[in-house]
Amino acid sequence: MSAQTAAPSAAGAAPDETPFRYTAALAERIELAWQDAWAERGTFHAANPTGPLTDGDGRHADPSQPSFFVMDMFPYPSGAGLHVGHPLGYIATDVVARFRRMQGDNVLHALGFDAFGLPAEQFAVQTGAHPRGTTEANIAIMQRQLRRLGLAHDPRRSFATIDPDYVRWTQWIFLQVFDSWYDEDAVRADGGRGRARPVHELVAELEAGTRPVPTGLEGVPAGATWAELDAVARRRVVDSRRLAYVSETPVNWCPGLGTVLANEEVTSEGRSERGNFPVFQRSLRQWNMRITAYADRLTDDLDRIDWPEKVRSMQRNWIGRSHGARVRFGVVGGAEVEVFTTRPDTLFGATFMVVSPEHPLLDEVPVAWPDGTRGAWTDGHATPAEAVSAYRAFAAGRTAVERQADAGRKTGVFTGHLATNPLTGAALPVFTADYVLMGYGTGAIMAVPGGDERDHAFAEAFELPVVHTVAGEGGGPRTGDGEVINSSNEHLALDGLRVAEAKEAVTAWLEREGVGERTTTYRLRDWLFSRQRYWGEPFPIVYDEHDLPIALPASLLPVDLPEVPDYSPRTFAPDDADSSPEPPLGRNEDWVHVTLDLGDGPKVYRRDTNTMPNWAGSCWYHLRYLDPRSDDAVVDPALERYWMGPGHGHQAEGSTGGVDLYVGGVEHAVLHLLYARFWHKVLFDLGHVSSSEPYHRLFNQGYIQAEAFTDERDVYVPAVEVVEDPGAPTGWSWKGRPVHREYGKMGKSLKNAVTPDEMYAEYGADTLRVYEMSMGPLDQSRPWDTRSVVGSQRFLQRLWRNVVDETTGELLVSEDAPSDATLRLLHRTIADVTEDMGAMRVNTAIAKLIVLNNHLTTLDRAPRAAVEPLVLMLAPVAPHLAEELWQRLGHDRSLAHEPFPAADPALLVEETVTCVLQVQGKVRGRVEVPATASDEELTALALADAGVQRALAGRDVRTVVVRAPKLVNVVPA
RNA sequence: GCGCGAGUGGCGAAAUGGCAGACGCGCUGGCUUCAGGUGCCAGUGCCCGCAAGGGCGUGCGGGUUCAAGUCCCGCCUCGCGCACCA
Repeated sequence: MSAQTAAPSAAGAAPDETPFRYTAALAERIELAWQDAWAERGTFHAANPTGPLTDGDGRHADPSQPSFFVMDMFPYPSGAGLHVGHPLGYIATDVVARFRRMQGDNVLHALGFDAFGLPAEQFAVQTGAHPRGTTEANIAIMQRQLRRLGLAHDPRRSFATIDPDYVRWTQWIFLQVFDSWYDEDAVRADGGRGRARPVHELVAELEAGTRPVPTGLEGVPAGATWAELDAVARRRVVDSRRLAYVSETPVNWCPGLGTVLANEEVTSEGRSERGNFPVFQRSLRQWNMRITAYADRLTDDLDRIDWPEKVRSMQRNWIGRSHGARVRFGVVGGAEVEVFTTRPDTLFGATFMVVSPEHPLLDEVPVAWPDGTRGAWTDGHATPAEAVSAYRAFAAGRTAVERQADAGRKTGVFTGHLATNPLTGAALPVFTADYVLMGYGTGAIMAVPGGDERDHAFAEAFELPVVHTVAGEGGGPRTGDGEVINSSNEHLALDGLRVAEAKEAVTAWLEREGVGERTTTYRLRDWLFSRQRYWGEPFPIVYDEHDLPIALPASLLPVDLPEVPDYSPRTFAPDDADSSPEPPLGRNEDWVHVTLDLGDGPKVYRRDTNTMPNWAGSCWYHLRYLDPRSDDAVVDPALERYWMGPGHGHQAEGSTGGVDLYVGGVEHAVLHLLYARFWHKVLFDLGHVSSSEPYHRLFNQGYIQAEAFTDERDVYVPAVEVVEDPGAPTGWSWKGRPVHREYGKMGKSLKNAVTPDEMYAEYGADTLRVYEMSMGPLDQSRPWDTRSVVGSQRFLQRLWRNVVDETTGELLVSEDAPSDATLRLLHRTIADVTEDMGAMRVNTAIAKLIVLNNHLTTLDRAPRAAVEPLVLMLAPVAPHLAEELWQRLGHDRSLAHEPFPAADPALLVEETVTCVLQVQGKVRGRVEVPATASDEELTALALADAGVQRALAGRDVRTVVVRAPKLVNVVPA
């Protein structure tokens, strides 16, 4: 390309004896020229099978070519600038994409931007500019920085989640969720049971009377039929079943951020994941998504996708499915307590009960302590009411951190209630204690101190009896397997059964007696979906005079963000628990109140002033890459089937389908990756996509880590200026002062950030790519070491020198046939590199390319027949250099679509091999032998070897193990 | 406490149960050079030895095997995640 003209002339440059030396300056000319060429030619335009998107030559996808969809977790355009750690994953996916393209796949790889959300809003607040302007500027900067890396993306498929065209479909999907309900019994396309169905089908069933009207809803009379309900009551019935619904429920309110948050965004310490502000439980009217309806499928399908076990177990853990039984205990005085237990077999061992401090049973307690109340139970209070209200106040004031720090020491108090064990008739005192959580199960437990560690600790503190029901199970962790004891009476005899059998027997008895039933509970809660922020997608919802939500028709999408005088969130003192959210969108009265004709004439409606959480945009972006300009469907079904459908490309028939490779950090394990799976499954249920999972294979890349240094005041000092100093007490010094070394993230504030720009200036983009890919396995974190980068540059320089004369720019390759040794090494390398690349072991693939190149360096002239395959194999990792060499070798087309070299099996078979001679497993000699040598020949050679004889030292030979032709092991008697 | 992962030269790392340390950095020596933050060549796990050669060596302790970094059992250390979830 232009490098051919640019390099030799070097107009105005100082005379240089080696104008064609592969320096950073030459690398830059080559790289920029090829980046322009790829853009002009549309080299990386991925062809769809139909529609406007074709490849660079204007062709549609060839149906006989496998499709391969590779994706990065898309970046957040923060404006802080990149450091060398950021592009690691993008380089990795680029290498895979380029390799697969050369392997004959139709590859889809593009990069969009996740641009709504808190940082952009905060950055905008700081600079005083509108978030749209600052966000778009940041995107432009980031695109420029990433382009300089030579990533082979299809630029036509890029987008940002803030684009009105994109927001429109995000809102459209929200309405699909809103207009759906979950039918547990419906059969799915993939044969399973339970799926989302359109709300109008629910209405039809209610009208027909094939589905009963649910009871217990506000404004819906008990026992009423559909026909008896008025229009508003009917809407309440339907609204109660929607997958996206407004409800007044306890939510996480974060005054410091001025918004409510999802459970997934709150740390175990009860603080906001972003900003680390305290979070309070408050009952507020908010949007929720019924992700709990998908709890089983989200758990079960983890077994059908190719994800790291770590992420799958994190999701399983988060969903927290456990099987067990509900058991109802009568309470003296007429009330009832229902508990959930995973161990119904231990019912005989229940000696007391515990309800959480928020449990409704505590709203009324007996007026006096019953007979048998022990001193230790009352905490010195004269009445149950006093004791309970004191404990409730104590528990409400305890933070999550305090509770956890205290987990071993149980607090609580007797409530005065006595419950009756339905199986034994025993009277059980009911306690309240904050180790029982209202948010899990029923908020009440039957305590079995003989089998449960926590119950045991409580029983000890409160002098309660302990009964063991499983042989060998004490107060320690329960094994769940053992022989049941102490568990028989006139109703049920469990003694001698295994735990699993006893569980079954008790559950059956409970169901027979009508005092309990088998059930499954989940830790997962519905997804709190509204935020009180400006920079997010507005809800496509208005409210009428009944204050019930109404979906806007698709023709009114997108609902754009209104201009407001101040878009910063209304925040409060972080500990002001009594404050209430104030959505910034409410500041524009003209926007909030809108006159619309939604079919019954023009009326004034009130808009929803919340915005969606920034996870919304990343829940479906994989689909937008397929069909980036689609106006009439979220994605063309034919395109979705082609790129993501079950059995497409290299995926097995009967797979879930989904993106072929999704690369990103592990930090999204239970946020984005769970939400995206949920949305995708809703779209699957409604027939919009054929894949039942969005991401078939997930790969977590490691992080690039770096050393940081602090001085004696714990202030970070510039890491590049720190020197190793044996004289310093810490071994390191900065400007003569000792500094302390720590190891972790790279970042501006740690003064240890190395930027891609610095690497381009010093070495070039290809060198940076090669270095990052050689550092180690992709899924491992590794320390950045600027000093080592030069090794990758030397490799590329040596290759360049093997092809191009540094002084004259002439082509140096020999047209003669390569020697047998060169040919064999070449084909061995092709075979190994192909395998390594296929398994994403780029580091070892590069090592083998270096070996081949080092071999070519030893020859007078490298033969073209070896150089060309080497250049092609290097292309995925160092694409600019490879393109330049490929062109200089006389090719006029880009090598991006050239077939990856194929190894000749005949040349992989060695004629002679080195046979290792061992005595008792220790190497004592080696000998060159024909690859066809027989066991007998090898045995004879081994026994004749001087080293073997010396090691045997006259001992008899017991046996000889031969693994022809590579190894002989002589075993002495 | 539970779950997942990892421990190999001075450093980053390689090794279908079969030559431990490929490749790279760094370091040592030599050649090239007016000069090198250049290039090329050689060496580089530890110990004994002039050498030939030998001994030791993959976190620790056992075991299986002709043969173990790799498989099995029991520990230790570190990282990450979850954590009173009934």
